[in-house]
Amino acid sequence: MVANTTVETVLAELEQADTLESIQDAILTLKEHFQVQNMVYHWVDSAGEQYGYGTYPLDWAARYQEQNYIRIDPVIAGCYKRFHPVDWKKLDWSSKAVRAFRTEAIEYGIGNQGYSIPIRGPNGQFALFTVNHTCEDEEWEAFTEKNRRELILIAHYFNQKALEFEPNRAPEESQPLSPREIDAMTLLAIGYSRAQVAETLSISEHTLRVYIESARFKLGATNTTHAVARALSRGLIVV
Amino acid sequence: MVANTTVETVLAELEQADTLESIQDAILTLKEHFQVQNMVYHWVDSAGEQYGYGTYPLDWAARYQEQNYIRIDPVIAGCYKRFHPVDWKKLDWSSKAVRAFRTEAIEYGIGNQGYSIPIRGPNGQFALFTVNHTCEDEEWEAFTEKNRRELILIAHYFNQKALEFEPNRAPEESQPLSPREIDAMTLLAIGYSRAQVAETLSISEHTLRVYIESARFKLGATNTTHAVARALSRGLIVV
DNA sequence: TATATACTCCCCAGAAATAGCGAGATCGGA
DNA sequence: TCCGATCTCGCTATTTCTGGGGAGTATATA
Repeated sequence: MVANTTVETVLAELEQADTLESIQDAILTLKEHFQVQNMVYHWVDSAGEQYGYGTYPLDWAARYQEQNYIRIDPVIAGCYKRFHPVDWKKLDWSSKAVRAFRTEAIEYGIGNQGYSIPIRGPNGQFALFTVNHTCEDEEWEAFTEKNRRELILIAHYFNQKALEFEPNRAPEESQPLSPREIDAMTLLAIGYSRAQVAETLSISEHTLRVYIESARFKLGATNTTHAVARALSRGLIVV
Repeated sequence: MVANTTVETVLAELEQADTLESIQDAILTLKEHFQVQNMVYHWVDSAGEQYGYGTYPLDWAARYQEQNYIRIDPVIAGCYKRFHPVDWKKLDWSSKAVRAFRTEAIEYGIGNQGYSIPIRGPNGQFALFTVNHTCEDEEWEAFTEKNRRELILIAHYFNQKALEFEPNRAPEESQPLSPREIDAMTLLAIGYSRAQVAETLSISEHTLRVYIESARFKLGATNTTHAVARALSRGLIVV
């Protein structure tokens, strides 16, 4: 690689970094590099706690949280449904509440143009990386077109760092399930009743019950639904 | 950008491509470029259907599916729990069944080294992009170190194309749950019984039942366990 | 060769979930 | 203003799940 040594450098540094704050440093460097108005990495962890790094004005961040704008923000809704980065223009701003929200955002110093990249991690983790600016549509289109790939990579690296240092990522290691237990959990997860599972596995329902119970015990679950949910979120079964 | 015009070109072509098969073309080009033994993009859709593009030997793919190896494959299990790309060496190959599986894979023409990138999309979509080769550890480490960023981007673009042309993206599949339905599903997923959920939400058990039933209906699930499993794997709830 | 783990089968009673009906209030968007 | 979606409450009967026991075989792993 020859060009864009700034981005290369920042990513290399991020790979080595050993604190969550390195995200903030990196964002400031990258904001300078790309010369945009705002750049934000933002996510909500499994406990509902929000983390944000970047350059949004503090009073806007406070207002956003206080008003629980996350519920109506079309950027959140739009990115949640999509995989590829989204230009804010292509989102649904039709609702009245949403237009008011946007007007207010601009008053707080948020640019009229935005480009957000959804990022997903294990266990339903979801984060957003956003660049934001004030300019004309054509200029913004050229900018996103030119920098899309680097922005995607940057988003990926930010999220890696965030996951690495996530406060409450208890390994939650559990005893592995036996093959039959995995079979049972998997079939239950795809909607089979006990009778159907037993028939599919060619065993008696009594035997099946032993598997479900031992799986439940291993997973520390109170009932079948709980056991299947745990097996799923621990990656022991895949549906 | 100056170097690596091949990757740049392939990504640009992918962006424009209008068929799913373009993934296969791109993989062949990229395999030549990176000079690796195998390169595969692979995913399982919400209906359990498997899609694979790439260079794994057909008889191995058939064997894999027939034996349902996806259940024991440590690459799947490992990537499912991680966000960042994974070197196969760092996975858990301790079980005997797994060692047998790996030995068999090598006999079918799979290299001893592998590097897999997990990719996640909306509704709990999960895919894998893997490069595979036969060589020494140091050589492989140097390769992955050097090409990691490009491989991440390639994985991202493959997945974008796959999602764009996903065969069965029925609109009803992504029907969102209402807040109360999410509450109900979430509490059930963490092991509460109906009575406990109703008490926690301060509603009658009858009302709760309506939520569970409508959630089940929206999710196309046959019972509560199934509904919770679907809500989890589609990312509608998080535990 | 022990000890552990997995796999298979059985009974019974009580607890919980499901299927089939129905009804009214509220709130935001077309 | 009306429509759709959401939220709330109710009944009865049937099916399914759960928890309490116990027991024998095979295959590993130590």
